[in-house]
Amino acid sequence: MSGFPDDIPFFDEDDAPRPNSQPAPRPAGGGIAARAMAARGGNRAPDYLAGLNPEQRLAVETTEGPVLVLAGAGTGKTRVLTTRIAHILATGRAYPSQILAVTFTNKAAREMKHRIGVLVGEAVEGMPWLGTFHSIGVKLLRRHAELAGLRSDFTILDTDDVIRLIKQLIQAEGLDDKRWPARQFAQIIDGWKNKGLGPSEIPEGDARAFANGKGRELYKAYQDRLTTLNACDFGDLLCHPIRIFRAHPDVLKEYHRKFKYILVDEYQDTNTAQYMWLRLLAQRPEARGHVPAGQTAVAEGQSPQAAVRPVSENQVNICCVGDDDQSIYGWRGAEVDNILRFDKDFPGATVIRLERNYRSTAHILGAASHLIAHNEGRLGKTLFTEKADPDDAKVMVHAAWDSEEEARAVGEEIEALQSRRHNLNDMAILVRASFQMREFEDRFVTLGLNYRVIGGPRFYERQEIRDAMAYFRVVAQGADDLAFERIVNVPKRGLGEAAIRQVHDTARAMRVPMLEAAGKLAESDEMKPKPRAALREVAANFARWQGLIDTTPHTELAEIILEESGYTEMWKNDKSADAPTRLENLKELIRSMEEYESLRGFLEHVALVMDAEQNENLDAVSIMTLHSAKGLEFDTVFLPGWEEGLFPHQRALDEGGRSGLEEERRLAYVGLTRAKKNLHLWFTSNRRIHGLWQSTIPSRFLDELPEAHVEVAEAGSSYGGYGMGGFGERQAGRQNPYGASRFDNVGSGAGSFSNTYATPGWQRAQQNRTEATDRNWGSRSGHSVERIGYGEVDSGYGAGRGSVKGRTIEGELVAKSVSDSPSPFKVGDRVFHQKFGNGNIAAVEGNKLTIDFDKAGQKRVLDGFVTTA
DNA sequence: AGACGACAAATTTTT
DNA sequence: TTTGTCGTCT
Repeated sequence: MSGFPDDIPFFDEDDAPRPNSQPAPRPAGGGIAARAMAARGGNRAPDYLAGLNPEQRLAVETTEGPVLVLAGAGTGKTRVLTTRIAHILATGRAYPSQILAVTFTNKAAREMKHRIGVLVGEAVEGMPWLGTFHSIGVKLLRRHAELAGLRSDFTILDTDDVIRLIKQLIQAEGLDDKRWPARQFAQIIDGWKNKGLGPSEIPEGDARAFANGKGRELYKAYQDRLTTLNACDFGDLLCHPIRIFRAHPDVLKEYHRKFKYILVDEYQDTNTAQYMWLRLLAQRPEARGHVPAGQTAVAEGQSPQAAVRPVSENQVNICCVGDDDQSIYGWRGAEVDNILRFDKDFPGATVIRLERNYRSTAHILGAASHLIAHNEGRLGKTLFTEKADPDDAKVMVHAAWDSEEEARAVGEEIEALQSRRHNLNDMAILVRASFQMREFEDRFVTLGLNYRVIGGPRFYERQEIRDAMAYFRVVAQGADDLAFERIVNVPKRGLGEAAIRQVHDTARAMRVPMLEAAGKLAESDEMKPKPRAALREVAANFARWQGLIDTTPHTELAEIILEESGYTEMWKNDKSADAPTRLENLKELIRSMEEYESLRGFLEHVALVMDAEQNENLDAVSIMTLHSAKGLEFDTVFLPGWEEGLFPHQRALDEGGRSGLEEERRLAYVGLTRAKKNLHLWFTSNRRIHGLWQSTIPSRFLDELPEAHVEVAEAGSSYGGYGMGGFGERQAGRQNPYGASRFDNVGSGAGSFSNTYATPGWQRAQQNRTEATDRNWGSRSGHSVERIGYGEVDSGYGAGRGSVKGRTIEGELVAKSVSDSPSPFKVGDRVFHQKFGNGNIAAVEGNKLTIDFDKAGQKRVLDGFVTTA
């Protein structure tokens, strides 16, 4: 992602495109287009088109006019997008800087840049307008900040800052901040911004619903405060440009001239604001008359879309790629309707369906297609594949007694695959809700199976990172009051609530930033000596650091700041178990700054790119939510927890009704279509939810799978799954409110088993079930199974399975198998454990250590989880 | 300022 | 059941 300061476009208005003509000679040699041209062989179809199927090729070559590419899962969507861009460049239709290409995630943007680079033969430095909606929004807003009442060095607040700010405002209004939680209001505001609504545009009902009817005032106050702070939130990155475009037709016109081609990835995920943004940019200057340029407010009761009338002529060349069946972000404002309505928004649009799937077996596709067919209002696609190997495995459905057994059986299957030389990297466990992950993590730690959790707490969200960033922000932008407040008393400087309030009030009264107010207060007599001295030091420190900003390399400056402020010192003195990790993280932060030119550039990067790269070299099973799995693929996929209430999730049903259910079904579809070869679905008959054991009913989605492509795992199969009798048998099980399920008789727990199941496998299953029951109720009956935290020896089964070595790397816990070599530790050694802190080794048995921890008491731990203190 | 107990809340998540 | 937040007490 290109950082701030902005890269200056190397083209200007006069090198306007000559559609279908040769590209003009480039100012500097060896541009992308030139190279692509060179790579093109004679009169044959260019190389980059080779290997595309007819539909893909059509999608690439239909460059003019509006195009909607309905790209089913695994049909080569990214390939089409990137090839299309390469094609536009290679045929001289536009310069790189004349193509606007938007994605949702940084990852997708990165991937596209990379792949275009590969196609075209060089790094894509010349595509300044390829990025996420937000990063492009920032770029626009930096250029025209003054039109939104901001300066171009505005800061971007993240969710945490926003919540703190809102909380202040709620308190300032004299409202009870418990009755009206700031977090909730932040989400409400976000929802409004997703719809592109400013304070004056929100529906009256919405405005009244919060804060004793003060919703609108509060929203207004929030926006005013942002302006004062010279800051904006994520939503503003879209909303401000929309308002600027509407209020300043000349500015909009500039971009109309600029962007000859617009490409949008994952169009089904666009929200209303993004839609409006795109529509504004997609209006050609000639078509101005059709849509009033000054149009702003959306009339009440009228859908925002309806306010923007379709433009029928002089359409820009917009190409949206997406899949309505994979729309899973409705809950955060995405409007599936945007994609469903595309050909009405853009009359005469070419709609191209990509239905040839290159990813999955026929069984997997068959199952997924049959399931998704239960949704209404689809644009409709029928995926097909030519991979039809009779040896392909059917989709397997497994039953387990509870989540522990589910995790155990999945673990066994993974080990079985591993022994058949499958890579762990090719396997994934996709869960509906993150609490489900824990059971798998616990199990894999005891098995010594490498795994990787994707999508956990992110690097930049950690406390120490955010604190350090706050210091940098104040140095880079002295007016950043939120950052100032965050760290003014971190480390503790004796500046309590009262002192901070005083600084705050002074700042308000003098209409200056808090840092400045602090400096003034330190010079006056209005404060008690102690806080006054502390403030003086803080102010002097920041003044000094700010003075260094242009003369000192930014990584060096960062180190100076953390050192002189006493921040690193604070963690060095901290005796808690995770303090060393935090210091390590701070070092990592400094290291990562090296890649950026300046402190500013770095801050911008962090604001927009909240992810940190994962360790890809390690062979590990991936564990993640279904949501974060979108766009990925794995040879083998495990989908646990297919039970009513969990999947579909009860809350989605309660709050979303039928459309909620349909979104859950799309989520199921996304899950199924992640698998290339093997797909295992699981449901349990009992699950602990919020500490209570609940007996559960198999998901209705299981009943929506086609029998022809699905096989119920028999007892005694290698996965340790439990027998369930013949597929399609309907035994009247427990009352199932959704009608009899063919899984009822398996999932309903002990006591309701039919004697139909007299097979040996079934009996074995029953025996296992009894064991599982013993284990589960063990804690009640005194039958103990010790399991505390990770890394601790499970003193029950599995202890003899070999040793485990693990460590934590930036949010990914990595458990590593190791041979049964003797432990490197001996009795009396001083060691450190991530969770329990420091302690002395009391006993060593192979690789299992008994340690007397200073704080946590005596624990048994595997040696891989401790380091020499 | 820090420790402790009471209390509510516990999908999905990018930027 | 667990987690985090808030208020109160020392």
